[in-house]
Amino acid sequence: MLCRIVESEVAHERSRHYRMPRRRFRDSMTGAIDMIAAVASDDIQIDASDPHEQELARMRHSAAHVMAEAVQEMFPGAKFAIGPAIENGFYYDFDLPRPLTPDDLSAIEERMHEHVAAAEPFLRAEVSRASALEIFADQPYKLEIINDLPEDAPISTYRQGSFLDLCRGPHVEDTSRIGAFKLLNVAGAYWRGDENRPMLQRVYGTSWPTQKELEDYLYRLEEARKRDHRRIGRELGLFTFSEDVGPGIPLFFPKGEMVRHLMESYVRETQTRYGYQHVWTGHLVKEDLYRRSGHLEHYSDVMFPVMEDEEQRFRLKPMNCPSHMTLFNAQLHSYRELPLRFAEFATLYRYEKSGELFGLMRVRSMQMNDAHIYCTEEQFEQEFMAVIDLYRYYFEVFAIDKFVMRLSTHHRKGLGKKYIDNERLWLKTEEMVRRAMDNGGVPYVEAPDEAAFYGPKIDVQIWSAIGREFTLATNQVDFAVPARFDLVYTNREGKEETPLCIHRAPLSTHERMIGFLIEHFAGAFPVWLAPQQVRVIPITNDHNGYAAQLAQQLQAAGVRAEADLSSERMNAKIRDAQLMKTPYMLVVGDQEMANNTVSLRKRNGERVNSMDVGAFHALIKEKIESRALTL
RNA sequence: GCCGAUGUAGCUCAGCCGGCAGAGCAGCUGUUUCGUAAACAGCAGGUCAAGGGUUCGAAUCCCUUCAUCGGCUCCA
Repeated sequence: MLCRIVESEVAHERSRHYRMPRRRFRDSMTGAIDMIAAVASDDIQIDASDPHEQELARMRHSAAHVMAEAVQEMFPGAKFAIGPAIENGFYYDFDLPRPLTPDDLSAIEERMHEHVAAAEPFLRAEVSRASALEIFADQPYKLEIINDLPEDAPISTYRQGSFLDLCRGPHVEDTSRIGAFKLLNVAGAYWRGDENRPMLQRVYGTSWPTQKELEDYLYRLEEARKRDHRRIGRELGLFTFSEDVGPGIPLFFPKGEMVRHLMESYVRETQTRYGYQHVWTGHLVKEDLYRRSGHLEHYSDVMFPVMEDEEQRFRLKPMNCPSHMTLFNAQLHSYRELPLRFAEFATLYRYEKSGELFGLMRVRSMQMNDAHIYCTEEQFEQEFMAVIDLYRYYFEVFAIDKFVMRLSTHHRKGLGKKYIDNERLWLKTEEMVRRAMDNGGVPYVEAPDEAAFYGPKIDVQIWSAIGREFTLATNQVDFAVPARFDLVYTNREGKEETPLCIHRAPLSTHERMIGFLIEHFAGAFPVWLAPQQVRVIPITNDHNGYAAQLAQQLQAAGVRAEADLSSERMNAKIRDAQLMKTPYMLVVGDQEMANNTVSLRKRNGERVNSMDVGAFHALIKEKIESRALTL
């Protein structure tokens, strides 16, 4: 839920949630809007220009009011914050005398149904600022919103039944029009998203025009949960966590490690082709290096605490940049060598807050698909776009089509605090990135005040099965840190110049990438990535020898194959291979043995009977080499 | 980190108004030898997250800690 375009009170508020303002979509980007619409299938954003979406949002926002009405009846002292429509539903934030329980939710829902049955009309009224302040005198959050409104802004209220709310609207005509809804859960949420302000109770609900659509949505939710990488990771024996080892530190079983390894080899091969050189810079770094880079100042809250011996203070490496800068500096460089591209599958450790950990997607020990590109200003655009091209190449291989590219820029107010204090360079670099993206015809949205401390960045945002948003790829321009490290190269005139640095991680961390791929493929990896590619299934014990021989031949050809020689029945073996999402099952019995064939059963249910063994070898070899997405 | 919820066998869960720790699946053993998603039988498996408290007696009630889950905040 990146964006809440349809908001009620919050629309006045310009909250920090408002990250993807539609008006910022680059008009010059033909197709940008279409691209966004195409990816906006679920949990991405509300399209404010779509009348159907607007109608849904109006209904959902009205449902939020009805919920507030019910809550007010049950908790007379309740304080109300905001209650916007969101993707698939709505929420309302309350300040209540006690925490809500699941029982409360059903009670609230019941009352909501009563109000719906009563068909209470939504009545709008415009009020003066003075009377608004009076009406909401005992509602501190509403008062804050009113006080933050621009002087000349019209102030309106909506009333339905006994509930009166500060609200810009619009609403449906009466409460009977809010359709089918269900309250989903209650969660804590900071007032105005600020962790220094009070924590409110947020009740989430979903709402749809018809009961059928509601049920469909709940079904989709349930299906999405089945794709959750934490669940599939356990079911397929890919990875686990242990309280004994520690939170946020995933342990990979052989199968999970196989996927990691395959991905890593593929990436190493690809980026070597793209002109990267691989380096290695270890696990620990003296703290002083991070002081010099500026990371200590901007980043220390995600670093593990200091490790100290008598003389030195060390930190577990949370990022690579300073190490790569040091590596660059250890040799003299000529302009002829640039661009120089240092890549590393870096082992990093970040002390993520406990509540932020999330399966493989957010961990404390990780391996980043990292690289730093040192180049001249003239080379920048081409290098930057080469990175974007690399993203797109990877995304095609993995069939990743649901993502949004986001340009994060600085904000003036953060200069010298959140950001390096040099506005001229900020504006210049941001313009360079915009130009590169525009010239390359790459659609993107802008996110003000989301940049890295050393420069603007392009992030590729993706969504987990349960709808959480994550950054997959990142491509960051750094105009600050090279100078701090006195990085130089000798230019054509024999003078020293500071290179630009592009930080890039097109496939995130191996952990997040694997977590994402598990969900993306629902555990059914393409053949080249599948930890086990073939399961040979003998029909009876008499066929064990033939099955073992087939498996061995495949292994010799570099295929990850295994014969299931257990005493289970054939049907059980098929079921087992099927549940493990093994791409190919080779069922063999008397017929196959006699003719040196196999009966191929694909994971998707397709069957090819009496297939020549050589033909199967050719098939799987082709699928692996082409990294095919089909079976 | 914050708000709320939840921790019982490898997994999914029952038991929880205090009174002998249970089921299904998985595992092991045996029987079965079967043509495309679960053969049958037996056996084994738990300091009920950890620590403290209340009680004659605690998986069950209370407190603390840890972990996980749903959000918020933050992020690759």
